[in-house]
Amino acid sequence: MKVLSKGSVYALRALTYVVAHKGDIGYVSIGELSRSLDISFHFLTKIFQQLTQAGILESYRGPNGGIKLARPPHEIKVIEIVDVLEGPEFFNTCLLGLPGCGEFDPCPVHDFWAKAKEALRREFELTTLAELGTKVSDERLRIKP
Amino acid sequence: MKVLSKGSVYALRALTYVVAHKGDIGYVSIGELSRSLDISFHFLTKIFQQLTQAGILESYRGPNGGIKLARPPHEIKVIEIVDVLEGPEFFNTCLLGLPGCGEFDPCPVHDFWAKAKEALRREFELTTLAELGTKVSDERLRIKP
DNA sequence: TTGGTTTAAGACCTTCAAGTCTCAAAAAAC
DNA sequence: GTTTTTTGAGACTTGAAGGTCTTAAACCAA
Ligand code: FES
Ligand code: FES
Repeated sequence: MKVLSKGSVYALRALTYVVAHKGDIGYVSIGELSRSLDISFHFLTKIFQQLTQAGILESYRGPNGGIKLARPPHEIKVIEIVDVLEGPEFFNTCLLGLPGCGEFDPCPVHDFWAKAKEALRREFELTTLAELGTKVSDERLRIKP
Repeated sequence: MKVLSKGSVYALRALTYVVAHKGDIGYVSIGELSRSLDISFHFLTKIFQQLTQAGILESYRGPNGGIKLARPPHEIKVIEIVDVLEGPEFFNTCLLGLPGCGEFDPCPVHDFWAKAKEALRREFELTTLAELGTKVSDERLRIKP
């Protein structure tokens, strides 16, 4: 059951790590995140490039450079990250793989699946990076393998 | 968002078609199902082989052969098909891709995801092929692209 | 100015689900 | 028997996601 792509997963884990362990000050280098979370450096770089271009992150090159959140963590919703990395069709998938997913021409499992997707969308809409960070730093929930 | 593999999806669509359009009598050839639902014949054959070996289907070779349900449609739950085709780890995935998913060492989104997965499992547990078939034959819900 | 450190960009490789193809085996019709 | 129709089994190919590598560009410091 692969709901999120590796890109979204790595982005969420890495940014949660930043919020939990680095606070909101200065740039964090991708190399450190890669090492700390055991994620491929180059792959993480590509993911962050997308988020930077989307205005969610800011980057800075050179010594002591890296990435940082463009806005405070409590203003950045999980769904923003997912939207960028999964694309606009993410919440428009039919559970039976049929093209489109809507009321107009539903499949036999649409009633259930529409509600399940809406619950997921709502969760992503309501959860911010600040909350994820707090859970990791306060409750010590895990974020790495 | 790919929740079910193509294998599960094709199996559910094909067996729902059988229940809705063929009733519970005799064998239905894979060739007809492949043509009617626009699914690769050879791929569908491989999927049905797994379900036959698992005892969910029965097959018969030669003219007028094909596959049929091993039990009446109202006794075959969706989860049985998913279990065979997705394997035992299907409901044990962490939303953040961490190994295992359990209360003992949860990630920051575990609380939500555990409930969401349980809702999906429950739906698959409660839904039978008979119900899917009825929805397609009575309410004319779609089952092909 | 030179060299080290870092992200940016894109080419390239790998892996695995998905899909295709080929031949064998079973059954019926002739 | 022989041929036709069907599933069984497995090798092979494809495509896309995931991952690696290389070079460029920005930035700092000695
Ligand atoms: S149409 Fe299939 S889930 Fe909505
Ligand atoms: S541990 Fe991550 S969802 Fe359960």
